[in-house]
Amino acid sequence: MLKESSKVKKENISKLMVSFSDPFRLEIIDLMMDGEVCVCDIMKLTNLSQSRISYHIKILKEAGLISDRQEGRWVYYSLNKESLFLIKEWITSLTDYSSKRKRCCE
Amino acid sequence: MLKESSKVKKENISKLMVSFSDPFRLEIIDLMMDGEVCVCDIMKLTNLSQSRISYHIKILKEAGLISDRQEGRWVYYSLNKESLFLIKEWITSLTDYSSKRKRCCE
DNA sequence: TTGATACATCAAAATATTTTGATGTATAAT
DNA sequence: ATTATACATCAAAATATTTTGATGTATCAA
Repeated sequence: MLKESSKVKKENISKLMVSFSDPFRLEIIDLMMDGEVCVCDIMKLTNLSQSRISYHIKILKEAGLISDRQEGRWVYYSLNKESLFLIKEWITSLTDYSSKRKRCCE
Repeated sequence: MLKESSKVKKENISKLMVSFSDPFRLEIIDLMMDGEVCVCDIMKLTNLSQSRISYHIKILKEAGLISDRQEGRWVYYSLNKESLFLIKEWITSLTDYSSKRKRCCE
């Protein structure tokens, strides 16, 4: 059971990392640093086409990195802090090892 | 000048994030949690082919995520803690915004 | 109810990444 | 000197991701 849940977590991490792996998505993420943005904001600020932005937004959303909130015709997107915290925790776990050298190749 | 250096930093982050974006690279990274490993260790532990591992290792190395140390015929790879710290800092900066709502689309 | 705005979705094309198998290089053991 | 080991590199093939332009849907304003 524990193993199962840690596997799920790993898949989450994997998708989150993929969602970070495109330079335009990083730009979009950066825009969300200051709070909510809608697609038209992103269009004005990045000069990317609308469908192109929608595509990247979808990937960010499916990874769980951003949340959306509709208000009339607009959809506001913002960073999901829990996901960011999850990644930070994972990275922290990577740095916590105790530099023990292992025997190699025998 | 400041702008320039923050641009460089952003490119670093971008490459680091790409290096995290493959599930097999995540596996390799996971193996390095407990310290140094060589390619033959990774081969035994993952059943990936040698050239395939070399390819992924190269990407991790070029992103600055891992360091190598040769000892005879073996090359030991390990996680570069400064890079991990850099990513953590960047993610922290993302979570530090002050939820101010912005006017949209006018 | 018509037209405009904001965004999503789709399929095809363009592009990038990954895998494979072969070959290359350096080190070390016999 | 020859052979084996550990790993890197390469080009071609396989596969995955991204972009584009067109079309679809919901909301709102006139």
